Amino acid sequence: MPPVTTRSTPERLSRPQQVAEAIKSWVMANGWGPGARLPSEADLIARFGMAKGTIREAIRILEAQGLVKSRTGPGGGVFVHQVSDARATALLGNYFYFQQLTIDDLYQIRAALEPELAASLAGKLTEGELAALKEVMSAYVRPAEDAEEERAQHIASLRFHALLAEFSDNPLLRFLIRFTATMLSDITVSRRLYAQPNHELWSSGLAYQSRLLEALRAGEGETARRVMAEHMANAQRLMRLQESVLTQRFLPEGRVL
Amino acid sequence: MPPVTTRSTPERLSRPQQVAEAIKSWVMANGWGPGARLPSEADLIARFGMAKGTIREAIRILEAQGLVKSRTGPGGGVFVHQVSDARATALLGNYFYFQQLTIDDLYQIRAALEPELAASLAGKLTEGELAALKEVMSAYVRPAEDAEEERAQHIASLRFHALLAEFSDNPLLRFLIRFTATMLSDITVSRRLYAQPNHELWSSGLAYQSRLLEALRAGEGETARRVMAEHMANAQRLMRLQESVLTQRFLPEGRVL
DNA sequence: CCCAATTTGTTCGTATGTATC
DNA sequence: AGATACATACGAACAAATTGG
Repeated sequence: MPPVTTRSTPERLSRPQQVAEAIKSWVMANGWGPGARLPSEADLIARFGMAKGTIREAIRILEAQGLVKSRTGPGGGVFVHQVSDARATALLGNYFYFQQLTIDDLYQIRAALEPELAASLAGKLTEGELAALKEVMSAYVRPAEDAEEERAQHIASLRFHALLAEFSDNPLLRFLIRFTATMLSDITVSRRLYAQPNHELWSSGLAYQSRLLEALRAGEGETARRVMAEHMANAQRLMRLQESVLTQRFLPEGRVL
Repeated sequence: MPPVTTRSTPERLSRPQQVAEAIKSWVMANGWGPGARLPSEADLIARFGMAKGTIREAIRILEAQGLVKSRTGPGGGVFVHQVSDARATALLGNYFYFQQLTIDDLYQIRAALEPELAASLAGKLTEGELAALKEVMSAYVRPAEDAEEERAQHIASLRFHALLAEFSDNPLLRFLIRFTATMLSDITVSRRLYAQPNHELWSSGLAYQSRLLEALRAGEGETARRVMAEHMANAQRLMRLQESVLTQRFLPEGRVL
């Protein structure tokens, strides 16, 4: 195990932070993956020559970053853990808590990424995957009757995009589509958007997604790209009428589409 | 201050985690912004009725997320803090530590976002901003003579994109351009790409960026979009020849473009 | 320059909770 | 049920850093 180097860099790190960094680079150096068990608390105390509290704080830091998880009892200990989607989403969401992120900002990103996703998936989806997408769509084939139902349908339609992203083999693209969809769905939950049902958003969205599925099945990448681009432009126009600024709030970690 | 609700949800949270969440929603409820001071350690111990270690671990969790910073001494304490770019980048970088993110994955995102950025900035930059971009370019007007210099130039050219992104008023777009550029620059540092100077990447990149600046100054959005798209496609083609998979490593927090 | 007050940072000893055998 | 191996939590004391007199 590499020693804790007391670096004299711009910002002096507290001891727990030093220990956390040391453990991180130790894991990296040894190539340990998810499931690998770190030395026990007692071991770490002995190895680092520090008190229990200090070591525990270090572990808490790693845990907050989603890199480790600890279990009590025999066979327990601290284990390397793959950062979960929910954790990564929540952590990045924190970053935007203090920045004014508008619906337009989110749609500018979606308008750029979603068509690319559609194009890259054309002809690559199995019948089962296409069926799963249709299944999600079934939640909003019927027009919403009240605001509450409309809200639920909007979230379901966002889930359509999140599911579509799952089929991409680009982890960054997957994450970003999910992240933007999660942020948008968070708005509809926190603010009571949709004072009255928005039939136009519903019917046009459904039509676009149907045409999209056909293009995907037929392997027509450029058609899929164009349909999705229109879908985004249309949704952006309709959403813009509703509200403009996101509510300031921390994303609860549970909510991922 | 709201009480710590012992939620019986799927995953039971440890006490420090509960406290951290309680403080978070407390900050949110009171609308406290960066600079606001949380109650002192002693206060928190009294309010939560918990031991010092427990409270400290909670604060460490928030600190790891970049949400607070603490200072010692009189006038010190724990302060609400805006999550920094570097912290957000490092935290999201952790997420991709265990996922195989390829250069192609990064370029698929860049190819979608950078042209959109260019288009949205056309005609909106001041002469000073255009000059700053030219200043960055000056670091690589001269062909690199060895691998080391080539590496430095490549990073400088990534900084060109990061700086361009700073001029966008879309915080998410800013972040994503910076993030992808940082990830790419991290490769050139960790792996010794560029066994020999790559004159083609150098000269073509410089030419594209020059044409881009002209389009931006002239306010020709669609031209800027097209030039950037070609720039990305070209760079992706040339990079693909070099290496395909990112090295597994945690992003050091300092390195942000 | 030193001293005192304030606040976080660290240590140690002990006790409790929890899961496994 | 009981013993074991672990993390979790508590409390009191001490150390270090910062500010102001």
